[in-house]
Amino acid sequence: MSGKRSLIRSGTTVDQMVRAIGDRIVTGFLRPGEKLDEASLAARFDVSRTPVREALGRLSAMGLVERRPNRGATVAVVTQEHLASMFESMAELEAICARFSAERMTAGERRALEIEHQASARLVQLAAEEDYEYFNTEFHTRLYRGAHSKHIYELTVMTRSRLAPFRRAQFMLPGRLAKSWQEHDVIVTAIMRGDSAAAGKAAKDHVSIVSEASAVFAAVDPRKPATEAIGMSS
Amino acid sequence: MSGKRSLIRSGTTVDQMVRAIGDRIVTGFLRPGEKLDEASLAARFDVSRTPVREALGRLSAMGLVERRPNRGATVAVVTQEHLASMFESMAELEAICARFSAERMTAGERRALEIEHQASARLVQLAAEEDYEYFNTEFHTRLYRGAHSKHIYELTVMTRSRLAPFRRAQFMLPGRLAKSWQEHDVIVTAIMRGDSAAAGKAAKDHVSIVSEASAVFAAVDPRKPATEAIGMSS
DNA sequence: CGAAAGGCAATTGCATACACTTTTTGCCTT
DNA sequence: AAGGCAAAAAGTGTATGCAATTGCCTTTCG
Repeated sequence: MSGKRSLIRSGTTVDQMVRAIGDRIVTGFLRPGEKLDEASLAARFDVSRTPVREALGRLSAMGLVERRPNRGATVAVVTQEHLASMFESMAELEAICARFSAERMTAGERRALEIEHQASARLVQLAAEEDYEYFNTEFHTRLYRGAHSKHIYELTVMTRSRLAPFRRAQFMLPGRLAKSWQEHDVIVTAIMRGDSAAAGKAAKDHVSIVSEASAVFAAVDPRKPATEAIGMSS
Repeated sequence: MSGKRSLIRSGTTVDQMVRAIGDRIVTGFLRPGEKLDEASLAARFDVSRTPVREALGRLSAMGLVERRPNRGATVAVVTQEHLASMFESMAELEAICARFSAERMTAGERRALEIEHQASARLVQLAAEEDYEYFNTEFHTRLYRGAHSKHIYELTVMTRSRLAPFRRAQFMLPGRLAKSWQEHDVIVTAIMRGDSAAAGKAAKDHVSIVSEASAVFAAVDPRKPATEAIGMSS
C-alpha cells in the first residue's frame, strides 16, 4: 500500500478514481442505489480512503452519486421525473447553443462544422454506430463551443454528462442513425444561413427525439450482468 | 486542536467551512485571485487540513474557487467576458423558468406569486432596499420552482449563486427599485394569463437590465475594506 | 410475545504524519 | 552584475489512526 502504483497515466490519483468510478456508474456497471463503501473502494483501487473520499465528493458534485452525512455514498438514483427534467433542460440548452451559434460562430467554425457534418454522412451509410457516436459527440460539442459563452458551455456539458448513462443505447434503434444525421442537417443549414430561431427549434426537436428514443431504455434501468473485475482502466 | 469546537450549529464541519469561506468570497471579503492556503485556513478555523481540503473541493465545484493540481486554490477570478456570459445564461435560464411557470404553475402557486408580488409594492414606496432584496430573491425563487423542473431549478440556482457577488449593489441605483417592481409586474401578468412567450421575454429583459445595472459595479472589483476578524458565523 | 432500550460492530468524519511537487532563495559561474 | 542551477523551504497529495455517529442485534421488561 506504500509502493508506487504502476504506470499511472495522467492527473492525480483522485482524477483516476473519478474517471474509474464515474465510468462504472455511467456504463451501468455500478447500479443506481448501490452503496459505495469507502474502504472497499480504497482496497479495490489500492489507494487509501482519502482520495476515495475526495473522488466521491466530486462525483457527488457531478450528480452521479448521492451522499448523506455519516451515512456514506450511493450511486445516484434518478427518478423518471428527474430524468425527464434533465432531457427537457438539455433540449432548452441545446436550443440556446444552436441559436447563439447561428449568430456568433466565426467563418472558420461554420466551415469546420459543415465539413465534419458532411464527412459523417459516410458513417451513416456504413452503419458505423460506434464511429457515428463519436462524431455525434463532436458535432454537439461544436455547437456548445460555437455559442461563445463559457457558462452556457459549462451548463450544457455538465447536463450532458449527467445524461450519459441514459443515452448509451440511442443509436441501437433501427434507422436512428440516418434520422439523426438528417436532424443535424437541418441544424447545420439553419446555422449556415444565420437563422437563429430555426437553428434553436431544430436543435430542441433533435434532443426531444433523442429523449424519446432513450426513454425506452430508461424504463429498464441501466444495469448489466457485471462480473468483470474492477481496476483502473481509462 | 482536539477539544470540541464550541456550539456548532448545523451540519458537518465541512458544511461550516463551505459556508464560512463561501460567504467571505461572495461578500468580497476574500478577493478574486487571492491565494487560499490550506494550512492558514485550517489554523484560522481551528480544524485540520482535511475538512479544509474538502470544503475547497466543494467551493471549486461551485465555481467560487479555482484549483490547480499541486498549486493550491485561489479565489476564482471572473473575467469580464465570463461575467457577461453568466448574466447572459441567467437571462436565458430565467426566461425558461418564466415560460414553464406560465404553463405549469398550479393555481396555488400563481396565487402565492401574485400575493407576494403585490405585497412587495409597499416596500418600493418605503424605499426599503434591504427588505425588497429579500422579496426579490423570493420572487425569483418562486419562478424557478414554478417551472416544475428539478434540473432547470438546479442550474438556475447554481448560476444565481455564482452571480451573487456581482449583484449586491444593484438596488443602490436610484429608481431601480420601482423599475424592478414594474418589470416583475409584467412577468406576473404574463404568467397569470398563461402567456409563456410573453413571460419568457419579460423575464429575459428583466435580467438583462439587472445585468447592465450590475456591470457598473463589476468594473470596480467587488472588494471591501475588510477589517473584521475571521470566525465561523453563519 | 412484542416493544423498547442498551450495547456492539461497522462505517464515516476528522486529525495527524509522511511523501512528493513546486517555488523560492542563495550561491556559483560566466 | 546577471543568469542559471541547486538545495531548502513551503505547500499540496496521500496514508493511517483515532473519535464519533449510525444501524443492528441482543436483552429485558411490560
